Amino acid sequence: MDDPNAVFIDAETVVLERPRDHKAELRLWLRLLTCATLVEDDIRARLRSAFDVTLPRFDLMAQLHKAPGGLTLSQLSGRMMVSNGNLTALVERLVEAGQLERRVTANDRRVVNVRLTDAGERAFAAMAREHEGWIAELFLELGDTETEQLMMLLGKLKGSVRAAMDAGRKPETSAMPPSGPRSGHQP
Amino acid sequence: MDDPNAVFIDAETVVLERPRDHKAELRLWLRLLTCATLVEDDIRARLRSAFDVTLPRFDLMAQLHKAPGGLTLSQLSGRMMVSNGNLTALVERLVEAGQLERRVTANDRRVVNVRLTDAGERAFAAMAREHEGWIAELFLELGDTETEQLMMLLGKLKGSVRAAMDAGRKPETSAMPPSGPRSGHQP
DNA sequence: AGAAGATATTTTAGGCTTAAAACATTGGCA
DNA sequence: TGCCAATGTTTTAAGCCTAAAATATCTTCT
Repeated sequence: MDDPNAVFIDAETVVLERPRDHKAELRLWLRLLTCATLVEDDIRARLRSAFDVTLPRFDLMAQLHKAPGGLTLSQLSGRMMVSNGNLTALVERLVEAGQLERRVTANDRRVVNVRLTDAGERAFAAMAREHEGWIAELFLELGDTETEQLMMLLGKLKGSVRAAMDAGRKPETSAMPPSGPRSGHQP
Repeated sequence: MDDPNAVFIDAETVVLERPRDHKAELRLWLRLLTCATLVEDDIRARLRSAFDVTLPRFDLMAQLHKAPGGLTLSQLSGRMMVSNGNLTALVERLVEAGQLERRVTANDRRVVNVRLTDAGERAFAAMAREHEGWIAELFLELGDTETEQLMMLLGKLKGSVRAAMDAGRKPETSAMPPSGPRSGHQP
């Protein structure tokens, strides 16, 4: 396992060494994507017609609701899994609507902290109650045991995906100088 | 089951009658969404860097690849689960790039049929081969049994979501005249 | 044949999204 | 102290996406 002479084999290599078709994984991925899209589109439509709010705005408010002290834009983009630049306009619109408050941190004038206003907190509470019911409706035919199993299996899948992504990012892990003197520098 | 005196109870009512918290379903939904987003973002980045193609374009080409005779725009929007208007521009860009061919049907001059050109077919084949490997990498830690279980459970979830959406659309199912003379007509 | 409704697509207006470049601020270190 | 890399956010350019209205064509019914 820690044999220093071991050849590094990344996920891709493992997959390539078993050149059978991977149709099963592909079908599973497509089904997973279908489920996610069906639920997402339904929730999006309901949020729009019931509260005249978009899904990204609801998502942003949900993240802030869970973080009483507010969050920085970077923290938000990490949790929402969207790009950094995306948030600027999204936050701006919610600030205009009076749902969000934005303030520059005292210590570090680069970071912007965002939190829900009281009005935003109230609006979110009303939406969240309905939202929870909608999800329950959509998942109704799943029994408790099945819900647990899915939770477990998706947890495993999440781990697998994360592992593959980490492996793909830098196959040169250990056995190298901390960072190495960079030959040049990019402008 | 078919008692004509039965009161119609929709999914929402069932959920409301069990006012316990539905946190389990909510957590499951968030995990499902996280998995889908992780995979989707990774695939999107790989398609971009390896083939300089966007995910929606790949998706569109995949649908056409599976349909040798080509598809109409409505069929495409149904299978891709995107809005109808979305396709106009997407198709246009791929036609410009020489990957797609667009022709008006002879019988019905409203419908536009779209198919891959030979170049499009070749380009897709190359991308699909890589794509299948990427998915296999991401799903690597899932065993065959787990893959099957997930497939089955997600199938059940899909059925549940579809049922809830159908119920929500028209709670007035049977016991009504076929369509009824509409009182007025919307302009 | 002609009107009314249904179906297929496009247009429009607004919003979301990303990647990459630009800008601003901070902290380390010679 | 002053340079420089790292960090946090915004800007930019291009593309994706939706809902709703508009357009075009077909079908049906009288």
